[in-house]
Amino acid sequence: MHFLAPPPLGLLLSQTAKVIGRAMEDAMAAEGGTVPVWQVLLTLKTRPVSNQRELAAAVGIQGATLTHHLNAMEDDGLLTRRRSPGNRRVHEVELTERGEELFARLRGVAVGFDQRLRSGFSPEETATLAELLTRLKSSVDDPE
Amino acid sequence: MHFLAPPPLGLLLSQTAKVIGRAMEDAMAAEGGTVPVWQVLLTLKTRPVSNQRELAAAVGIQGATLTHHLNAMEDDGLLTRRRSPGNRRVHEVELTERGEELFARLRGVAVGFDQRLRSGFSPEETATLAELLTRLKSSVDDPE
DNA sequence: ACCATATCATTAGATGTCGAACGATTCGAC
DNA sequence: GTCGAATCGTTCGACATCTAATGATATGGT
Repeated sequence: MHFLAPPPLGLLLSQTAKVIGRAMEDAMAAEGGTVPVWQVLLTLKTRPVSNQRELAAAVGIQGATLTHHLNAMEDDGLLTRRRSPGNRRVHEVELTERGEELFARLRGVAVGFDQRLRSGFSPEETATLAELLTRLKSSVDDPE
Repeated sequence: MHFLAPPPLGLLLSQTAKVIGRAMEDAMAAEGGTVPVWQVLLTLKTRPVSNQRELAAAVGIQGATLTHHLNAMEDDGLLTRRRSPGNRRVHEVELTERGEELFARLRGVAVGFDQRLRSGFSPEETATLAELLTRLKSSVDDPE
């Protein structure tokens, strides 16, 4: 009786992502952050998003999930939301001083973590890995 | 001002895993299953686990999470739990006929999905990807 | 034999995620 | 201009996951 002879690629991928994601969470938590909060902060600082829908898309989560995090971040004093005068449907999101400070700290965490991930590999290997992952994602993501 | 110049490896990994995991969920749902249910079924059929703790470890989830799924699966008539006569702390888990049937169907889904993932790559490429992912996981997972 | 400790599983409460339904506002066709 | 459709964000209910606390049973040291 013959099941799945080779370890399925999807399983290996999800297990690896789980382990790495977990380590990333731990690293972020040590500086008082979380992964989704870091992703929101990074996107706000590095991309011109004009509303929450674009912000959610850039982070890679749904609008409902973003609302959830923005509520918590606003409660924590990391950002403010106010309705745009030009279009009263959209909420303009802006970082507070506290938000800026947390961003700076978490950026250090993210940089260090990325170096840690790359440390066991040659530049060629990381490039190969990035290329294969990108192709894998595209092959499932894009309608082709 | 210089942030994270290259796309961070962890981000690419998590995004790829999210897309592939999502597609896997859709494929499983089309046959009336879910990813965690499939993982539980596969482990029960292919590994000798003598209690739920081992089952959870083999699947890669915590005991509490496993209890959650086993409750649902038992309610759905996919398996039965009964206390071991030898050690009344442990629950012996056994698939029902319905559980066996679902396993057979989901196995087809898993095989097809794995082929789909591999279809855009040469055997050498999939081997390289598997090797790099394994090394990446080990570098973070193992105490070294 | 007894009691402290370890083991196995469940329960309780939290987080992050999603889809669907819902208000509020804007846009566009007529 | 008005009213139906689209857009923006929130709310609601669901699911998978985790940690910590709890209950039930077994083990071991004295």
